[in-house]
Amino acid sequence: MGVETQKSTRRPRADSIRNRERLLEAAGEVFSAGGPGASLEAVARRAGVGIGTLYRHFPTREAIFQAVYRREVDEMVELADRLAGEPDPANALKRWMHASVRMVATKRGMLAALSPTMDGSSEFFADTSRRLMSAISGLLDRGVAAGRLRDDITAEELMRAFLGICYIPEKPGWQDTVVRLLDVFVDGLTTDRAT
Amino acid sequence: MGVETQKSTRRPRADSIRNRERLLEAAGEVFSAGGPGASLEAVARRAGVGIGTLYRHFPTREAIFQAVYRREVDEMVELADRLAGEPDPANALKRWMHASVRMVATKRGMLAALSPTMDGSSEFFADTSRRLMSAISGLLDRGVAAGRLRDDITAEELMRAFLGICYIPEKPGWQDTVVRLLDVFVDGLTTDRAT
DNA sequence: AAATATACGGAGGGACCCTCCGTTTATCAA
DNA sequence: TTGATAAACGGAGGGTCCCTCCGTATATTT
Repeated sequence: MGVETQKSTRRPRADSIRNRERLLEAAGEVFSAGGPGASLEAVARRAGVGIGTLYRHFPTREAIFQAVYRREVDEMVELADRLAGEPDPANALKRWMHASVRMVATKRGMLAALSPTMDGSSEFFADTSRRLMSAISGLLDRGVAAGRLRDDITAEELMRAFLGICYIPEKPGWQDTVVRLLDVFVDGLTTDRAT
Repeated sequence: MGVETQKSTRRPRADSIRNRERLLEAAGEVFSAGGPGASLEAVARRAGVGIGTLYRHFPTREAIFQAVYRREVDEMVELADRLAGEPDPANALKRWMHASVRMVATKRGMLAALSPTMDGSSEFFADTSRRLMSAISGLLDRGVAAGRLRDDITAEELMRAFLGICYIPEKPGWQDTVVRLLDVFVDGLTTDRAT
C-alpha cells in the first residue's frame, strides 16, 4: 500500500471543470456589483447552471468568496510580473492599481461577509496579502532602482495608501474617483518634480 | 394661518409609544447579537408586536438602525455626565468604556449595513460622533485636572484607541477581550506609575 | 357611551437559502 | 462501438425573511 494511493481515480468530468469556471466568473461579476449580500442564486443563474451545481462546487458562501478572491489575487500577481517589462515604472504602477480596484471591491465584500466565520480564514488572508505585498514591492523597487520613484516610501506604506484610498465611502461612480486619486498619488511618488 | 398649525392634533396613543419603546429595546439586543443582517422579523417577535407594527414605526432598516444608535449615544452621554461625580477618574473612564462596547457593536453593524444608502446619513454620523467626543473629553479632562491621568493624550487619540481596540476581529467572546484590553489601556493612562 | 382617528396584527406574494434526489451524461473498459 | 456506472446536473421543496396592504381592535375625545 502507498504506491496505489492515486491509481484508480477517474479523470474529472469536463462539464464539471467548465461549470466551476463559469461559476467563478459569474461570482466575480455578481459580488463586485452587488456586494457581500449578493444572491448565490443570482450567481448560478448568471453562470447558467442549477443552484445545486453551485452548492456542490462551493458548499458555503465562504468557499466561493475565497475561491473568487484567490483567483483575483493570482491575476494581480501575474499582472505585476507582466508589467515588470514596462519602460515607465510609474505607469506600470498605475495600471496595476487600476486593475486592482476591482479586486479590492471583492475583498471589501468578503471582509464584511466573512466576519462571522472568519476564524480559520486568517491564515488564508495572511497568505494572500503576503503575495500581494511582494507583487507591489516588485513594481515599486524597480521604479526606485531606476531612479524614477521616491525611495522613502515602503511597499507597506504604499499598500496602506492604496487600500485607504480604495475605502472611500462608496457612492455611484466611486471606482472612477478611486482611480483618479490613485493616479494623483502615483504622480506624487515620482521623482521628476520640483521639491 | 400659522397660529393654528399645532392645534387639533390628538395626543399619541399610549400603546403606540409603548410599542415603539419595546421595538427599540428589542432591536438593540438583536442587532448587537446578530449583526447587521439580523432579521427584522426577529426584532418584532422579540418585542412581542406584529411585523406590521415594526414597519409602521420604522419604514426602513436604516430608520431603525439610526434610532437605536441615537438612543445608545444618548445613554453614553448621559452616563458620562453621571460618572462626572466619581471620585476615581480612571475608574470612571473604565466604566464608561465598558458600557460603550455594546454601542460600538451596534455601530459596527450599522456601518456595514448602511454603506449602500449612507449618502444622506453622514450628517447624522458627524453629529453623534461630535457628541460622543465631548462626552469622552469631559471624563478625560477631569482626570487630567485632578492630576490622575496623563495630559499628553488628546480626547481624539483616546477615541481612536478605544475604537481601534474595539475593532479586534470578532471571535466568540470578543467583548470580554476588548474589555480587558481597555482596562490595560486606561491603566497605562494613569499617572501613578514608575516612569 | 358613542364616534372615530390611530394603531395593531398577520396574511400574502416574492426572493433567497440550502438540501435532497431522480435524471442525465462523461468516462472507461470490453 | 457499446454498454456500465461513477459523477455531475438541475430544480423542486420546505424554511426564513422582506415588505405591503387591509380588516380588526382600541385609545382618545366629545
